[in-house]
Amino acid sequence: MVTSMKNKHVAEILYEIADLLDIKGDIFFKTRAYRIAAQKIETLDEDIEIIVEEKRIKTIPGIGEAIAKKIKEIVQTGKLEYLEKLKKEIPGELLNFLDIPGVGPKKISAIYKKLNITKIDELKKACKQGKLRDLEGFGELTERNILRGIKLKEKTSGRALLNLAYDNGNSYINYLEKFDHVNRISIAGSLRRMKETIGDIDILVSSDKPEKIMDYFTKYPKIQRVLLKGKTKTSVLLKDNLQVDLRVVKDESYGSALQYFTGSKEHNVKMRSISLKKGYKLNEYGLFNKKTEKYIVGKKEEDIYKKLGMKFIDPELRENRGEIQASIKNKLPTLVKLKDIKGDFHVHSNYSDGSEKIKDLVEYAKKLGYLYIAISDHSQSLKIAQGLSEEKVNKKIKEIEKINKKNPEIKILCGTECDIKADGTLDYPDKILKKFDIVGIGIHTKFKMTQKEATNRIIKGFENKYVNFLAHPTCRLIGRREPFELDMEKIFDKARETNTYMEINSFPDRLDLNDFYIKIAKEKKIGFVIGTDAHMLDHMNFMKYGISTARRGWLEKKDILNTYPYDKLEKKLEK
DNA sequence: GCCGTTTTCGGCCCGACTGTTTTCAGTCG
Repeated sequence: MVTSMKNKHVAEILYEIADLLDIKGDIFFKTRAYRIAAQKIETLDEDIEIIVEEKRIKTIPGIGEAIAKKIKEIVQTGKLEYLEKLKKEIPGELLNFLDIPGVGPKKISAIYKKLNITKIDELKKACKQGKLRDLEGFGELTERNILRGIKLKEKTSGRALLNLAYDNGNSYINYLEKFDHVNRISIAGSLRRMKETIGDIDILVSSDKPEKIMDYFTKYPKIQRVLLKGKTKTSVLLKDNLQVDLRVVKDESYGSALQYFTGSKEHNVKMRSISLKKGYKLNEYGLFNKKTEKYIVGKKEEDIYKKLGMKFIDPELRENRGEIQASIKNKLPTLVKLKDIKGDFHVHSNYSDGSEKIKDLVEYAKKLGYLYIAISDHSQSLKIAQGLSEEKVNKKIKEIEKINKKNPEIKILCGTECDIKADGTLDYPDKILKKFDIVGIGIHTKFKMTQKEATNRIIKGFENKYVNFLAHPTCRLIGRREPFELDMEKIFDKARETNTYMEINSFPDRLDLNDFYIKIAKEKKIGFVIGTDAHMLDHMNFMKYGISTARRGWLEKKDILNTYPYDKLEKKLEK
């Protein structure tokens, strides 16, 4: 049994309670207890409903009498009386204010209790009218900062897609590396962990001249504004509205600082408590003896994990989703790397809505060192993307034959991204499907369906013997379209039964399957393909985001079809 | 609110920066 959507639902309610209690002004440790419990449920390997049924909730560390009772109520009724009551005291709308930078629970509480404001528009108006400055702890600057924060939030909705953050982060690193006083330098934070969206970019530098680094850092030409500047920490806002935080430490602390600032927060909390149990104290400056405060290690990240009796944990795994236990038991996966990839199965040509000729795609694939590439265009009914008629499919196959003859060093496959129609039938009949070397299927129309309908629609596709993989399985577009509500367990079971692979679509606004479901699917022994969904040459470089998503889902080389040499691949595609 | 062969009560991870203060609370990561 794997985690269901129910676990997520329970976790969301517990997080909501924590936020509301924060605003209410309850003690920190109580709200933290709710967050810990929520995180436990969220990352559980087991279905919460089963645990409740078998009366085992309280065996989960961090969940005691009170929270156990609440979880039981949520599982059994889908609701929670306590939450409803809490919301009568503290309006749920106030939670939206937490996203405004510089605004936390205490400020929200004052804004609500003293001014009775619950809506963003009201808050904006009050700032403009200078009504906040009279509250204790508020000033004119606070009003201006809140207004600026709201504006930023409206513009960016908070988080940037991974590729935007990745490109910006790396050009900043290139700029900083040129400076004399930079000793060691790295990306840290969620960007180093390659999360699907990034709140802000963290950069870590070791240097003996922190002030000089900060001056140089704030002279970067792409900066819009300096947000704060200190000796160890400086933050700036880039012209495209991304925030970048720089930390400067001494070289002896570089490893511990990198560990600390890479996070995640949950991973670090666990790491620090393990340190305490072993008689150490861990912070960004190093690992110290708890009693004598003597510095032990901190120069390299690896040394810290080693000293704590752990194997080094790749940044992508540091989410407190079991990696710490696995590390202690020496059971961490050897994560797949970009260089393991031998080809791309999801590339569009100008036969459909791609902008490149097949021969140019092939040249680029050769440059990337690929052994094969599948040109997978849309199918006939997807007129909006110039889906291929049977006639055009035949023409494409002939052209690929020709190009294959000229390029013995790479194998070009004729693929398709065949549409799954609303009733679950495929957009090509078998007599056309069998002509393709590889068949991906995907949904591109009629997104509004019930969970059952959508699940059956996909499962029906798996039963076709020519189908190899499911493209962008949940069809989400990050920040723009919610994922399909699917019974993922059923989908994975059927995929396993029919030897159908799950695609990890590398396009930055898709990253679909996501890391969460990848890990679950892997436990169900599902195979994967990583595709870029490229529509132009440069998109083929999105492979790194597919890889990082796979790594976050604990995948190894052997889990991914397009890491195999061509001869093995051919065999694995047979159903 | 949770937890305990150092405790059933008194702890719970911790440091930097800002803005509002005049010694510190709030926020952030």
